[in-house]
Amino acid sequence: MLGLNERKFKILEAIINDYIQTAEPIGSRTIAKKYGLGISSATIRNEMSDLEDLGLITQPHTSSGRIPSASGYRFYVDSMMSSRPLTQEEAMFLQRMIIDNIYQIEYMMQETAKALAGLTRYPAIVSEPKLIKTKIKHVQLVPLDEKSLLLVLVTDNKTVKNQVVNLNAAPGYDTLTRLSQALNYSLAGKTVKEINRSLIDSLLNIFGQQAHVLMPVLGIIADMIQAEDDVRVFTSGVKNILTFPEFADIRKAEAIFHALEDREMLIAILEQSGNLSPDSIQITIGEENSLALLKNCSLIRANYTIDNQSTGSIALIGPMRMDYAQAVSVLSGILLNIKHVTHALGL
Amino acid sequence: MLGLNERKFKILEAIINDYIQTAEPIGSRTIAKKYGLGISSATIRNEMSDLEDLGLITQPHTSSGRIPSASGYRFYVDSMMSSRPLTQEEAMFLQRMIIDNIYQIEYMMQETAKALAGLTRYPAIVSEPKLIKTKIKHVQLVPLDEKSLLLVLVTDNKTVKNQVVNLNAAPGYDTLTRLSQALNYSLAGKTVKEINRSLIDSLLNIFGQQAHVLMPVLGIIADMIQAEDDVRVFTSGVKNILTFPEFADIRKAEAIFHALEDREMLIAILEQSGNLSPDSIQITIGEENSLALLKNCSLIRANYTIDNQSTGSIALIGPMRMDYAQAVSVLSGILLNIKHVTHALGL
DNA sequence: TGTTAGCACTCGCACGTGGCGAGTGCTAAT
DNA sequence: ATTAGCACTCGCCACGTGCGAGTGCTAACA
Repeated sequence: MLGLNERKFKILEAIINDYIQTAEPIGSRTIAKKYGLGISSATIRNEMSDLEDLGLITQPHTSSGRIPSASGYRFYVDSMMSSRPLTQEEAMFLQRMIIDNIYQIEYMMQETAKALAGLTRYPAIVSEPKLIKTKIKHVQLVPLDEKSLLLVLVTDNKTVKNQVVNLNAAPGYDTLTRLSQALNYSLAGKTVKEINRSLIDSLLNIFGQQAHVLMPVLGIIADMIQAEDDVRVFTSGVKNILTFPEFADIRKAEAIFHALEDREMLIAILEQSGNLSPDSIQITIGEENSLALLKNCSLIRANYTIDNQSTGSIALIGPMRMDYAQAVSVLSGILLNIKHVTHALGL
Repeated sequence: MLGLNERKFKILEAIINDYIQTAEPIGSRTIAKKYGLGISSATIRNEMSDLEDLGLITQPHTSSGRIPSASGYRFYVDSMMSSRPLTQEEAMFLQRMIIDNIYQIEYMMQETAKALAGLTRYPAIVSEPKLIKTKIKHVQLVPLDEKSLLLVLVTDNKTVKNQVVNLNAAPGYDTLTRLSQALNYSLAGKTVKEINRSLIDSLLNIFGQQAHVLMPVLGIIADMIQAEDDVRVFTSGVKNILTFPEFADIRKAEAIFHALEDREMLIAILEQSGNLSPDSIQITIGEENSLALLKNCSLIRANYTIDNQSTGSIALIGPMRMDYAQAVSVLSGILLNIKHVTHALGL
């Protein structure tokens, strides 16, 4: 891999680790003093010159110290980074958080974002699991008043959604109970795609006089499940952006803030550069990002799975000078815990 | 009121309006040129000196222009500000937004925050209506699996909440339907405080073998309704803070950002300085705010009412140099529309 | 041949200086 | 009572200077 000898490797490591922490260019003398490599600053200078030729580090200006280049980070992420296991407390904290919230997806996503941002100090984005292949678990029609009823939909990934259905005349309690029962009998265990003509016909038959209720209800069920729009997206720790010196220029920070308040943009970020197999963590650095907004940021991204079908996304945003090792370990800790907990509970 | 003659009044008005727009101290010559008052800059200087003695304006430094003081803003808000009616489009936009979302409180609050922030360019905070005095409208128990059921609670202000109830053994569909019916018969139209011992006893009687289900369910209902905690709070336009020159210093902006990401803090802001009669709009300026965080900000605050009982809060935060007239008109436009729409729909 | 000390050079940055301009208060004339 | 005129203040910006961190190169050394 680029044929770095051990000394170059160590010097590059020192530069990257130092820069990740301090955000300041680092010079040969500093490396010699701070990281006892047993060689003089002059030697380090020669090595650094080589590393620069390899494109792994650059100088912001002639005669200043070096900083990692985008390829430098890429090399670091691919070949140098050692994963830093979570502390006992961190692991426990994450597990607790997930167990406590696993039955209420919305809160869990919110808390997951909070935990991620809290532990890493980077802004976190988390999306609710998508329901595309999700099965209907239970449908319930609840009376509200003369002209409306409430449709409660439970899906097999424990998400609960409700929506008011307005009608000219809503059936009463008993009728609704009967209709709920019929709907459940026909729909439970099905995905939206499986709601076909013959199913609808048989339901219409059962609904009889109340047939006018059926179509709006089915339409809303389909909407609830299919609507891309319906995926909620949560953020946390957006304020952390202000702590990064690379965003000291308010206008740069503003662009990111704008994006992180815009749902569409958040979805674009989470879905950037296509699909991603579950359990794998993707890191895109600077120009590797397709979104212009992220060209001088890094994005750490993963999908999580709540059951075996529907998945949501998790991402962390930071400057290119991210603490990748820490961010990755926290993120994979979360993924692992989600997996274990959902598995243990048989979801 | 402080005995300002018309000329002083106009000069003060010019200073405040100009400063609200430009955030720059304004001098006598500028006033003379920009606002044709028909008097010379020297005269304006004399008047400004008087206004300064009255404490309505100050100089950031000797020999710079004047800016309004906190008392100046207070005087402006109390005695000078002319309300600026919304444009036709703005009014229509707000009405449309409210009508579209009135049946889904959560979205409506989110959209209200968005609209407020969008129209005013100030960060907006909106809280869900509190349910304290709210009546139970409908309760439904929905089967999930062998060990859990879903409790759906509809209250008389159209809010829907659900929570999973874990049990050792959950009853089946038919039993749950029967229990739902019993619960509704006993609880519909009641507030939480009206759930008393004799009511519980009669319910326990009805539940018979399934008595073990009742207490958890009642407890959760009470929690859902009473929990202060449960009020969701929405923000929008937080990023706008970065556009105010008074927060150019990142550390000042940071404090606000921190608060606006913290639920507890948001609630504290919304509830600052106690109660507020519905329909009235409260403006607190700088030091008038009890929260240290807001000492150099202004807060525009109001409560809205969804039915006649449960109310939520709306607030806008800005620098003391806020465009009070515009902010107030947008906010009162929203309040008015909520009122009209809920009334028209008989909520 | 690889390593290191020494040195001249570069360049960003912090700092002091001085001129400029917007603004003021005061005085004297209208 | 109003205003022109004037001396004065003070923040801001452009400019020059010195400092320090860092570099590359060369020559000496193991």
